Amino acid sequence: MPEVPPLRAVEDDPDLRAADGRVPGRRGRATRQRLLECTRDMLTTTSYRDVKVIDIARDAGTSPATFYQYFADVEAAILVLAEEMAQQGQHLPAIIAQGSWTGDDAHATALALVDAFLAFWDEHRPVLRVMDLATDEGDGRFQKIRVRLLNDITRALADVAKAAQAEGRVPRRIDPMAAAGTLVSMLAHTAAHQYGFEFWGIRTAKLKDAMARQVSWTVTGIVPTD
Amino acid sequence: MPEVPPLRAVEDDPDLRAADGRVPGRRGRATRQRLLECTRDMLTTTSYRDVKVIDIARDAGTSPATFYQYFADVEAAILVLAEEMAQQGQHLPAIIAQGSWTGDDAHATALALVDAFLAFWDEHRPVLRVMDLATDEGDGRFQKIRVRLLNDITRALADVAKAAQAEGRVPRRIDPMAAAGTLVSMLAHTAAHQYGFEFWGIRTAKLKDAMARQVSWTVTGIVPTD
DNA sequence: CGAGGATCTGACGGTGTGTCAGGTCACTGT
DNA sequence: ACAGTGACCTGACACACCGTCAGATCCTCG
Repeated sequence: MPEVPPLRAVEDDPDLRAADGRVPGRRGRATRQRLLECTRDMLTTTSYRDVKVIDIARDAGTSPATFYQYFADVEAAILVLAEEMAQQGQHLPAIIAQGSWTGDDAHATALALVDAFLAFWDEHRPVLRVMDLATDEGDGRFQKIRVRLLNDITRALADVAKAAQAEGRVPRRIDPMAAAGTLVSMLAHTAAHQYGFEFWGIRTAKLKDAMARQVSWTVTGIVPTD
Repeated sequence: MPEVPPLRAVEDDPDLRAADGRVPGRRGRATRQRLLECTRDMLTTTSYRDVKVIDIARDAGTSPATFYQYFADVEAAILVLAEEMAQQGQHLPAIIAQGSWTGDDAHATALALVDAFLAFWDEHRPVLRVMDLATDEGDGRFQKIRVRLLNDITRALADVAKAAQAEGRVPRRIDPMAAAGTLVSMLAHTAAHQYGFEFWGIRTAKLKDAMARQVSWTVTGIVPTD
């Protein structure tokens, strides 16, 4: 597995540079921040394909030239948003690591994870969907962020599975990371397309229950009591 | 659940119209087809955001004006590609409906489904990722296609789960469609980001095994023999 | 207050969009 | 064979966005 450096809040980055190489001051950072927020807003109201620098700049009360002072292009700005988002996602593995996975607790812990997942996706949907697309298109920068975000979650789930494996409840044949990975996929995709399920008339509570059931069974090997 | 009309091959559409309302003849349909193929090719080599009408037209040996003769914009062309793709996806539910889900057969059937899923995604990846993005962005036209594609698969899995439920192997509490939906999510997302797993050093065979295990357990309630 | 760096922007050449009017092509009937 | 007639295509255009630069403006500090 590749080395994954820890995340660091972008605001603290001392290497932050404007287009001309200088280190921005207070005013510059404020403008940059304004542009980032307008980019985020833009993404929630406009399709990714139609997000234009000129619109972001206008919303931020500045000019396109200023935008290019801080970002090479729209993607670069979204990349920063994605980094911030991944930063905030660090609480998800904690739910897994700190929760109890013994007996009936497993389902409750799984449900808490599902809830947190759905909430997180709901909050960051616009950025997440661009991240998914860019990753799929082979953009390494987004892929890196995506890995950092999901890797910790996957590892945490894999650890639970490994423990269950040691106790003989999950068969040796299973690769814990593979099993955890499919679970994370399930969580991510369901969260991303939650609306589609409601469209089919599936209730959110039922959906969460189904998700939690799969999670807890896969990592503990215990068939949930019903 | 909303009414979902059956899919129909686009080439047979008698209502096909050019921009000016006339019904295209042989030559026109050939040009249109050429444009579609160039759009598909373009999508495999260029990020969605950067796919330009002018490039597609040049590749097809024609002019942008001709493109607009047949499609309102790039999205409209991709929409047609998505429809063709969904058409071809109709074999997936058949694997579920015609496979055996009793005893040890379940895992083999699930594995066949997983294989077919991965192959299908691999073939149609560029179109699928645009479909996913557009759906997520609230584009109803792509959402409709996505639902048609995934709905049949979900329903087929739900039918298996319902049967298992009738035999008491899957608890009554579970909503079969919700359970099937999470499985389809898992399959779709894992297929879409298969490359990412390999990046983590997870072998494809292990991944498939983990996926199949989850599928068969969720819909049959039978813990796979290991 | 004025110097000097930090920040911003007007202006511009380049490229893509989407729409005409009018040109070219190929089938038709004689 | 060959004109006539739709079907089909495209050059040209007005508009919009991109990305860059030189120079204007703003702020801070001595």
